[in-house]
Amino acid sequence: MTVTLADVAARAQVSPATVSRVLNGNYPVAASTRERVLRAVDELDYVLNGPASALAAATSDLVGILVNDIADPFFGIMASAIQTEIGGPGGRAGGERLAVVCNTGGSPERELTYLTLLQRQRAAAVVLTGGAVEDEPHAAAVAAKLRKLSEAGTKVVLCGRPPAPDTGAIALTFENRGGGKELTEHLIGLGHRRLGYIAGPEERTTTRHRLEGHRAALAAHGIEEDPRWTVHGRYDRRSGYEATLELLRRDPTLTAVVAANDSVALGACAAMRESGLRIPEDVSVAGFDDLPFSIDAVPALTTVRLPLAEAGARAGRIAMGREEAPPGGIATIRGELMVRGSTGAPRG
Amino acid sequence: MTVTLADVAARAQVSPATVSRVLNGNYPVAASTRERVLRAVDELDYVLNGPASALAAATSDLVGILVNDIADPFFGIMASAIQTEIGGPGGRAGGERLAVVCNTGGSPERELTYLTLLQRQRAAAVVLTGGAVEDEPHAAAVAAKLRKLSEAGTKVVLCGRPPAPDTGAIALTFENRGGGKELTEHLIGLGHRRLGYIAGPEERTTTRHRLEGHRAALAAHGIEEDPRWTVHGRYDRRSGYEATLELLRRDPTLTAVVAANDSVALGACAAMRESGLRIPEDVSVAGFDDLPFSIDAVPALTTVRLPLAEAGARAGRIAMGREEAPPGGIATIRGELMVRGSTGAPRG
DNA sequence: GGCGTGACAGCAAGCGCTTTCTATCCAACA
DNA sequence: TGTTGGATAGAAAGCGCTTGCTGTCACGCC
Repeated sequence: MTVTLADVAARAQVSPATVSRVLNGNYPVAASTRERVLRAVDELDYVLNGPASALAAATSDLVGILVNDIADPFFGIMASAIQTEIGGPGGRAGGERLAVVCNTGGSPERELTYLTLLQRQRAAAVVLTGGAVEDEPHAAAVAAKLRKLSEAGTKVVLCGRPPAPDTGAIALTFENRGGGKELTEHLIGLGHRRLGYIAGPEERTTTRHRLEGHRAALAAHGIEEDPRWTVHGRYDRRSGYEATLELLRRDPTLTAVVAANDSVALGACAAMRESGLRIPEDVSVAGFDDLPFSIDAVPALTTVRLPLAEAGARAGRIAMGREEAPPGGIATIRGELMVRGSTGAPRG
Repeated sequence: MTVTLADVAARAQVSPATVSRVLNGNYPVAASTRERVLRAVDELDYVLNGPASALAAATSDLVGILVNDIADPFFGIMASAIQTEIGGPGGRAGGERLAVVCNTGGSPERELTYLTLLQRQRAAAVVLTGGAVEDEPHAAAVAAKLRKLSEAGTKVVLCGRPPAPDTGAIALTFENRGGGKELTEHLIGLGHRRLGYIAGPEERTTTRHRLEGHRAALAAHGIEEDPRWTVHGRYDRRSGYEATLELLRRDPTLTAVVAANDSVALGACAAMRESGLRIPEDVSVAGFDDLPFSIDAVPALTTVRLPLAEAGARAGRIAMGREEAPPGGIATIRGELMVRGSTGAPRG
């Protein structure tokens, strides 16, 4: 029914071994033989059996990319860049690899299960993007899994995620703390003293680091923070909208709001507008990430640009062994403050 | 080095066959035995070898999802919904499947290569999302590939893509033509007679269908279209921005612009604003898809809502055989006109 | 003329799992 | 007590490929 290597071999009048070697091309095969084999492959419309070949060779060409939310361009941009470098079809790289992205939905259980599934498939490499969950048992479980993967020969790269010590994983980490600090300092520099902060989900590293940066800036300028000025939510627009209304309820005198990311900031802008506040005249709003739509907002969003595509590309190259890992297996990637129309000096 | 089924069997004092049966759970195994095996699995930290099991069982738990652009929420939303239903980890479904999304970047070659890769892996199912390319040789090649996949037992589902006759593929198609017509009729109803159209890439089915709907509406109302009123571009914001400037240059008297999708519409809005035109007072702008950000635009975008998540979920269920295929293997999914602030009556 | 040598090609042993068929055991039944 | 059959467990034959090792052959050199 299905065509196998043996069928091709028979047709080309060679042994299966020869066909395999032609297909893998790492063994001398006479040109005439090769051609005969290739013709047979073509005529029979032969397709290699992946599992069988993975089993025999004890390696596979599968590369996994884990993302928290596939519908969020933050991850989409990274995934796309990684995939290009991995050399999925048409990618820059040579061999054809099946670069697949797995959507964890931010759930640690799913993340773990996907890692197991990839381990099961003997994936050639795994790239984990985005912040990690800080819940101890899970963090430990993930670390253990990563170590196992590394030991089994799977290259593990973290992209935009804090290092995982002793796991053999290479980490490209975003400088969220520094970026957050710089952003808030910009606002302070404009004269703001009453700043709200819409944070992401509590237990995520990204959330914590950005918030820490914000607080560091406040502290550095002797601004005492009112606990009411921080609200936690999800990394989406809806959450930003609701959190802003809450913030406004708690303290209507805020002159600026810093959001956990651009989507949240957009939601914040919407809430402000509906509350009759002009941006930036009445209140300033700032985001984080600088996703493509941020420049389109009205007014355009002040934010911290993260080089997502570059980071992803680098992660992909490292995963493929086409670029050396950074010294110590850790690289820190800085963001860049983009000052635009959504922030200005406070009233008065 | 790596733990195999045999190791587990030895430890549990049973035969490999029994371990396999415990793990697959489709054969009677005494409770006590099962428990012993499970304990051994746990103690040895055993992970099934995917390729080996796929080879022996001649099936795999891999499911492929092809998208044109992973960084575009249009695809992200569908992919996410599909993946949930496929029952990737944590999904609604039972067995653990590796639902993977493959980014074709809109390139037909890549699409083909990914299909081959998936075929090679003996994927359990494949879902193709988004419009197809109309280039004849490629369309034929893709159709042939889909037929092969179907024949090999891979379930093929098209989500938001026109039917592929005689390939065995189930199609859930968006009613792009009807949606486009309705949208333009809304504009005509408001009094517009001079409408620009920013279309997507020439060779895509989605592009053609939406444009046809637009033209059908014009024709139905006796409006003769000026060829200068249509510009082709990509499905992104940048393209919308540039196309709008071009449109304005060609005919500054346009009172409305219909965009191929929401991203394009956003770019159009930006271009309008920079050209000193108010929306909708001076010019109306409409999009398509109703992505989450569309409601956030200022003014909010009039657009056609496509039930992306629902369609994706349904495609996923059909791919898993958990929902019956529509009669004839084809279902048409209608969009819903969402009238919002970006469209209004023309001046005067 | 014998033989080392290079260049290919083939043999055959797995890779780790699934599954059919067979063996075993014990309870129940006649 | 002999027999039948249900419930489990095991033996073993692959699944389709890769690859180390073993030929085989033609050349050219001493």
